[in-house]
Amino acid sequence: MKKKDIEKFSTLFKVLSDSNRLSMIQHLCGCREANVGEISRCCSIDLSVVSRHLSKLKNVGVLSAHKKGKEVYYDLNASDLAKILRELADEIEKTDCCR
Amino acid sequence: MKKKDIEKFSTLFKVLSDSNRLSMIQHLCGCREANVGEISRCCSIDLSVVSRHLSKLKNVGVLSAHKKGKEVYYDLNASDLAKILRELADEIEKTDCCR
DNA sequence: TTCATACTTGCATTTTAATGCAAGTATGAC
DNA sequence: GTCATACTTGCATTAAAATGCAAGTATGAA
Repeated sequence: MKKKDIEKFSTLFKVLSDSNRLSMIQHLCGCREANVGEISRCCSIDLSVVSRHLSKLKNVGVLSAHKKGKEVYYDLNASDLAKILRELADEIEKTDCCR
Repeated sequence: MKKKDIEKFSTLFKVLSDSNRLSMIQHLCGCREANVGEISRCCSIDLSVVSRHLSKLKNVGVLSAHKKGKEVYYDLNASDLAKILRELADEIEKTDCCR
């Protein structure tokens, strides 16, 4: 693992380390997609806070977004996220075997 | 995923989100085990800082520790960590399929 | 028991992130 | 065009975490 990867994982984990953001991810697991207002109501978090959290999740590639009229819908990039987690798991165990 | 799991993952990811801690984990990937002083020198981080970081990593189960005389050796619980990451990956994809 | 080494902990400081209100922008309805 | 809705962004506040020095504890050696 290179220095650049450490920063990458640090950034990803930082984004995944907030329980409000994890709640939103969980909510998005259960539905195809959701807009900002829905998530705000559903998770009982201020709209502006939700907006910023979603934006962070999008920036690291955990979510995707698209506009429908006035609304912005977010959906989970589940397979991408799962892939990254599995690759990291492999790497940790691979290096472990070298002992 | 339950509320309790969200807290669990939030805690784990918080611990994994610091780049100094990731550097230490990486160092421990490459060697069987290392003591506090070795890691401090190797990663160029103040000894007291290393001590606290290692303690946090131990508290969430990422590392184990044992004393050898005056020294405290830490080693990576690689398979445990890999397992947690894979389980989360499965869960994310499983729920994704339900759409 | 005295000393040196290895580590931990207390504390103050600094850094980083989350929060929520208010003001701003974007879009569609009329 | 005006208006209402949906979201974003600026800003100040609050909260949480990282840092490093200094003082403390633990252990083995002499």
